[in-house]
Amino acid sequence: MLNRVHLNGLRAVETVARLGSLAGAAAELNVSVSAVSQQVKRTEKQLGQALFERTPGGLVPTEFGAVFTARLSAGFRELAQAVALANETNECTLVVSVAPAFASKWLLPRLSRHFARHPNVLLRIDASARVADLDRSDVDIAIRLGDGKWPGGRAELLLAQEVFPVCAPSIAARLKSIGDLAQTCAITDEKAMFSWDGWFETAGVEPVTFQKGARFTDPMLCLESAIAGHGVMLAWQLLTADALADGRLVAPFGIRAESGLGYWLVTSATKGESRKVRDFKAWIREEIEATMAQFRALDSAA
Amino acid sequence: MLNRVHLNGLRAVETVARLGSLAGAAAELNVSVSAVSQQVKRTEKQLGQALFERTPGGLVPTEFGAVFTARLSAGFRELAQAVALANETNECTLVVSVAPAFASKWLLPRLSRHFARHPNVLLRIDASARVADLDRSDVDIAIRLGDGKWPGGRAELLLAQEVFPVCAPSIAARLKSIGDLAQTCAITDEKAMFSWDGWFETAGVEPVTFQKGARFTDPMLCLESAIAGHGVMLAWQLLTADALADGRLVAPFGIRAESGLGYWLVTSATKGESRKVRDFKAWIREEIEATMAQFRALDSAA
DNA sequence: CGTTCACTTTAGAAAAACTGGATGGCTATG
DNA sequence: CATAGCCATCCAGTTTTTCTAAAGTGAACG
Repeated sequence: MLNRVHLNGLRAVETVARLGSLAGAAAELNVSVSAVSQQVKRTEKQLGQALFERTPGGLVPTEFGAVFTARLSAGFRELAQAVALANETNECTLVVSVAPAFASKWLLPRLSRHFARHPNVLLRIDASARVADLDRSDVDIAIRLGDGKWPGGRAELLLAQEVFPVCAPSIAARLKSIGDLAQTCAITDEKAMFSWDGWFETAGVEPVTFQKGARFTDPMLCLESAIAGHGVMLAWQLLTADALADGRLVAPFGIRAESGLGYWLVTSATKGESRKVRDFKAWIREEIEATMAQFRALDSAA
Repeated sequence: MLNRVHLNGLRAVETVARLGSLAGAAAELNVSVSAVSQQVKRTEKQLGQALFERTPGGLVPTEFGAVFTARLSAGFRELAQAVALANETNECTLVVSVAPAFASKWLLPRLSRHFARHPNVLLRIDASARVADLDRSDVDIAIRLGDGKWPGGRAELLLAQEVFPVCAPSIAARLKSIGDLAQTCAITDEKAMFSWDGWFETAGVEPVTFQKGARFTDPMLCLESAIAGHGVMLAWQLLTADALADGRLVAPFGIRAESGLGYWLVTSATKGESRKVRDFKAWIREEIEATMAQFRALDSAA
């Protein structure tokens, strides 16, 4: 049905009918009068119906044309609303792709502050495990753990990741020296991108062999297991910030090892950087700074 | 708003969303898959929003895409309805352009028979005085008085026009010979395309000088004046058929003169001839034939 | 009578849309 | 585990549409 007709022609007809003249329509459509004239004529031909009567004063809809263009106007209004909705949504909602563990343990507790500062920006957190393709999804910004190399993305380092053991205070009490780790269980994330070896090296001791411990496929589960006192976990700053701050976890030995990885903010290289994205970046840097200050305070207290 | 976006792209998006795959949309739109893919992509770029998620199984609308395409569908449905309305109207209504006098005195009384035969065709009679441009208005067919030469139109002779005097029976009673016309008033149509001279010539008599009589700019008014008994009018068959049949008028002398003009059916040379037009033509020829048979009956009765 | 206004016509230029073939990811199947 | 089949994308070249500029028409106006 609709395939037989040129949409641009319909738009021209609608605009002419609404504004009552070719000149007006041409101005609204940003084309020449001639172009509109041709579009209207072609559409009339396709419909096999004259839509306008050519009077000296300009184009006047025929009886049928009036009914027809009223319908058209309704249709185009609907389309315009859809597009307007898109632009609005576009400006007002920010989609952040982030790993579930990071979302849950660090980002979510702080989100209310972002909302307080930018009340008109609706955040949508896409915490699906799968890494989103920034160019092809509606994700505006991703927070990822890695080495900063993402093809087709603009990456900015948020925070270099330092790893260190954490455990429940009850376990920490038994750890006088690094060697005591051999008496504890290791809580292992099977998907982790780093290992204990790096930490032992930084600490300057031979690797210790742990007791058998639980293995998980998700850092969030590891963390909860550690809080429950099941063993020692090799963790990093942002994930453990809140648990360390309120004492559910402690970091024995105070030795932190560079992992070579870090948290990065990644945005599409092709999409322009919008206001909402800049605002979010600024906000998250402040939050990270606050978290790190808290860390340093704990350090000096120790 | 809507000007910034390509309508064809929106249509592609809507179709893909509705059918769930590029291939389906391509089939419906009669273009290649590749074309649809490009349209969708371009639209997403223009909106600054991803509308679909690319999964191995095909395109799935994103959260926003679902809302957006629902809106689009509504809009396009409206447009499609408008176009459908056009096609329907196109098939079902026939616009006839005709002079007011002819419409009133001959065509209208017979229209109910056209409706009885073609119940699904709605006739619209455009009886504006101005002669419609068949190519540029929604007029399907015109009935015109003339010599058959209309540039840019296909003309078919309906009936050659013969002119003859008519008057009220009361006046006719006083007219024993053509010379008696000198005692009557002539009712004159100022816009008439013929004169009494031609009739006198056919009758083989010297032109008669009438009494002063009324002059009108409309044959319909002349006719009514004649019926009212104000004088003698030079009239022609179709206009007077009904008044002669029921005796409101009579045609004294029985002499009819060729006027060189006639009633013609004119259709656009560029528009194709549709069913409804053919039907109307057939019907009107039958009606003319019936009217002329009635005429002949009157003649032989006299 | 010449001017203005509103639209049309035309031809050529510019832009958009389309095609077809190559490509690449994923799934089901032998 | 290769292989075929599906789905979509990319690319380059071509076709089609759309646009512009400029000249033209024709009614109305002063």
